[in-house]
Amino acid sequence: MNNELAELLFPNIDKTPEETEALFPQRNLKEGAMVTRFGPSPTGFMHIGNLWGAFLDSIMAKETNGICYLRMEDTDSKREVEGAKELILNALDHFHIHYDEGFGKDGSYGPYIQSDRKEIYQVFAKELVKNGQAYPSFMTEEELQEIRQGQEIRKEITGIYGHYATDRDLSLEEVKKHLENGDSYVIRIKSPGDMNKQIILHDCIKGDILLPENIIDEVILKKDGIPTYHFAHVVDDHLMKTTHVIRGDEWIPSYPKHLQLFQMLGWKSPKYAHHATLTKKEDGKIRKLSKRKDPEFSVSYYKEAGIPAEAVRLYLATLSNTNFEEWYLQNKDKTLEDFTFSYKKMPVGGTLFDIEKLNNICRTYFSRLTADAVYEDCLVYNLEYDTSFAQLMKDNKNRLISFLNIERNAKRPRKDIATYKDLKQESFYMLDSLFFDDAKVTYREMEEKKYDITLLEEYATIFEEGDSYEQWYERVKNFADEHGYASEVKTYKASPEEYKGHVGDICEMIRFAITGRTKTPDLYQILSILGKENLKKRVKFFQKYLQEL
RNA sequence: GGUCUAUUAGUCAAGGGGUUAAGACACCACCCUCUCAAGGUGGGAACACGGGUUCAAAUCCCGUAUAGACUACCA
Repeated sequence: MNNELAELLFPNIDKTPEETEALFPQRNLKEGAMVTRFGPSPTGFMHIGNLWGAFLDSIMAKETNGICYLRMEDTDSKREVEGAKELILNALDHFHIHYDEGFGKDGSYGPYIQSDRKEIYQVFAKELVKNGQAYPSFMTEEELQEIRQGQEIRKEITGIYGHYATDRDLSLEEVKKHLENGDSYVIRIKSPGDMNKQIILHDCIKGDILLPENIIDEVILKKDGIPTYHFAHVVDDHLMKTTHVIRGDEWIPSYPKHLQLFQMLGWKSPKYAHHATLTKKEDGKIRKLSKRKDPEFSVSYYKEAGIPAEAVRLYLATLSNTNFEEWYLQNKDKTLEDFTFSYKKMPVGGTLFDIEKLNNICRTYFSRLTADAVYEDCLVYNLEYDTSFAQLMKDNKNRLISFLNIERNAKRPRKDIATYKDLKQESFYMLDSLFFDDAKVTYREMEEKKYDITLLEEYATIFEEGDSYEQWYERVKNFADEHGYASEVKTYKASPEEYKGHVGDICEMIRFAITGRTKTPDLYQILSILGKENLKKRVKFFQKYLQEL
């Protein structure tokens, strides 16, 4: 009877499970090599949480000389969004998430898009029907809803199981009658589970977790013949020889379903690594990052904001292994490729997405680049997002690189640039066209400051290009002395009443006049880059500004 | 409601029976110092609560509280 039922439901499926299995041979990999997969669903943009998953798949496979493949999980045609597949590919490319085979690439285990694997799933669904392990269910949405409501009122487990699974007992004749009527149906498993028994999930990250056995007659094929996630996961990861399923821990509760499916099909289940989901704090509450609610976590946001892809990778690495950050700070000449990640060091609890931390990582990242690299990377960004500044960058290449070099090669590099965007506001005073446009705006912010204009004018005449730092500083100190300012801050502090101020005040005056700021990198070097003529020009500019007040 | 998970300083976190309970960021003080940044020294600051097991509990067990995930013909 089951044979007849199977033929009735799947007349077009003539491949056997054995023939299908033969299409997916064992992979020839070394002991310990992990086969992982990234399985995004093309239902919109990718957010940072999705990217994290892809990152983990990628590094764990790479680290063990295994295979990471990309499988497009598009079984939900209702939610599919036009162009989402391209967005996913672009994101993986932008963030340098490497995968060896899969959607958009070659590979011997395809197709790598689930909608093209429909017949494969049906081969195994047919087999389950044949073995009496699955059956067609003709229940309507209304019936299902009614059952659920009753279960909720009675505080029972919701779903189709036990005596709720009335279609389990449909006779062949009844099925035929439904089919003749054109009634739509799904394929459900006949769950052999016992609610009172428990199964163990040996999770690579979280350790052993005890869960109740599945008793639900889970849907494996929807009414359009497309598999549910649960069935597609089991069939695909078996055939494609996945060794480690890395996915968010929101999947832990459905693990019993997956284990049961593997057992019903007589397959060995892969290992699982359930990572914490990325959460955010909103109105004091913590919740899972959501595609619909949190567009600011879209990966395209990072690109537009000028956050380097590598910095995002570093952030994902700190999320991935709790000991990564410390290691990275201690190994200033290493990159994340040098670090060995392990499941054991992955965080077990929820992980709050922290944009401030990412910001900090960006600063550290930039501080380790050469000035040339910062210049080139910022140029690439601005060519796309701020073309007029990009032109200015080209026109002032040498000056900008000199500026970026200030305090860069020292043991204690500056950390004032966090994004490609920041270069403009951090360096604007080095670019004459921007400075003479914008400086007045900046000057105005400090109106309460009183500076001795005549001193500035005189200073501009005694400044000598080519002075070493010591010579320069000596000259400034002498200059301070001659005009009633203490040449040492300490001397001034000891008896402030004897001086107009100290050498620091002189420096501040110069700094403010030539940059419009009270905080900048090393003043000597800025002066050296600008040169004497420019200094004079800027002093005049400042004087004019003060006079116009 | 049910199932599962988590809870160590402002934040991220190490430690899984015996520790003066690491470390980082942040904060405070001092030092260095032309400003800022960076750096140095020092400091304040934590095991959610209640029981139990034990010579000994942050660590193991049981409750409670709080937070999160799941509970679809979504993934």
